[in-house]
Amino acid sequence: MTDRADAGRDVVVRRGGVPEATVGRLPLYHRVVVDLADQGVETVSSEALAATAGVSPAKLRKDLSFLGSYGTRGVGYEVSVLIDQIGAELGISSEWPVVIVGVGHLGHALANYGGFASRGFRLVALFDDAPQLVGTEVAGLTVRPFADLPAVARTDGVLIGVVATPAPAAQQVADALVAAGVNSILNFAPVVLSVPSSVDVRRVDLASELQILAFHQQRRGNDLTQVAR
Amino acid sequence: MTDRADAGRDVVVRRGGVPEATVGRLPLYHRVVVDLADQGVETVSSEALAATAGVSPAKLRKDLSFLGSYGTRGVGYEVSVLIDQIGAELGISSEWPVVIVGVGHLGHALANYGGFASRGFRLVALFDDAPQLVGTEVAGLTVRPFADLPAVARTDGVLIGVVATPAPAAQQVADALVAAGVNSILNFAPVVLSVPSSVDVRRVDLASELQILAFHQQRRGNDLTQVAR
DNA sequence: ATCTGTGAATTTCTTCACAGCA
DNA sequence: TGCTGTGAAGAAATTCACAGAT
Repeated sequence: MTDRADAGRDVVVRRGGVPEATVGRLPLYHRVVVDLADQGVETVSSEALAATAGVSPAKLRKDLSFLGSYGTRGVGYEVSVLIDQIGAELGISSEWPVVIVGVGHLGHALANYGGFASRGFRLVALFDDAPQLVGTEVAGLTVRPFADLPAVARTDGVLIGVVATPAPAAQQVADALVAAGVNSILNFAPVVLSVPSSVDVRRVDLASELQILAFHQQRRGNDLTQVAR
Repeated sequence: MTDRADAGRDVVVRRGGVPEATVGRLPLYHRVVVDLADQGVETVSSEALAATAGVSPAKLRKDLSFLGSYGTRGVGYEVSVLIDQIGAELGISSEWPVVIVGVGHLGHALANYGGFASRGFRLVALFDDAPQLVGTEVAGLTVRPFADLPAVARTDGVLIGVVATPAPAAQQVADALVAAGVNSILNFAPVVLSVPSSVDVRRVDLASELQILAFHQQRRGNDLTQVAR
């Protein structure tokens, strides 16, 4: 551990290097401070903010410290400053164009989700090949055939795509997205997408989430049985 | 580190203690092995299975080792054995009754999600107070008023609930779920639920997922700009 | 006096690398 | 020989605990 010459130059300055675990919590923090601002709160301590977000105060402070020193010792954080700084870190100042592929119930739900604009996203197109859907209007956008993707992606510079199709269609949709220049994919279909390593995929899977809950539920049950020792 | 008498008794036997990170991947593994079985695959190496699931072989082997030794050295894993063992660990043999509250587009999407039964869940009721929804049939179930929750929860022994309501309603729905004996909640509303510590809540937040993607996207862009030291 | 910011300790997770079994 | 199972090493994340700013 104290081996291997700490020759002095590996001080790891963490150039903008926010740890992944922290990145995963920034959207939550952002949401919470925006809510606080809406309630008229101007200043908040790490303890109060942590309680609202459901994390420990130490974790919250450490997370925020990666963005810089925006708190005041003895006082707390100014809510408006946090909104700006976390927002900047998340790129909320930008307006990322996003497309959704698949306009079933889930696609509908996503399209009608209110928070796009306020979080730095602009929904630019909805795609679905079902004849009864193409041409209909959803969330203020006309549903287009999937074949239109390349044109839209080029015109609007789309880098982020949402896959909300049934499982069997997901892989070919992903392939088309990648071919159209999309390199961040949010996948709601219950399959593991195969994409080039340059493409970032996040899976959201209802069944997995339920199964994780069920696992803990089951463990609790077992604990009751096996408490002795 | 070698301080403090290793008096010999803290050998941590890991009594059924599967690490949390592993638990989070078990549903993925389960899905992948079920898919393999559907394709007629009977045996699979950790390398092939890991590639399909999108994780490293070492991680996969370590994860599976927490469940026991179900592979054969020099050969690989028998797919059917993995299905059984991972399924058992996740409690798929049981049939967890689940309720969904909120039958908007998202609730519809969740209710019509095919995989409930095959993953150990049984959807027992859908709740919504919108007059135009109550009494209608969705996914083979009649939508009921939320006031029916306590009765249903008691009758069916519901321990897991899904919140698919708009944000403003989510907290009071959660309160009612907890009061009705539900202690695992999957929350799709973009709010942090306040619940007793005995209740396990998992959040699924579309905007957060998109923001995490956007963060990485932004970082990639910056890297291109700032490559030269 | 209070509350942040952060090194250091601790815990958890991942990866390595190879002994051991088929 | 080939691939699992797993200690040990390494990396990452979390928590501790307190110095330092207001």
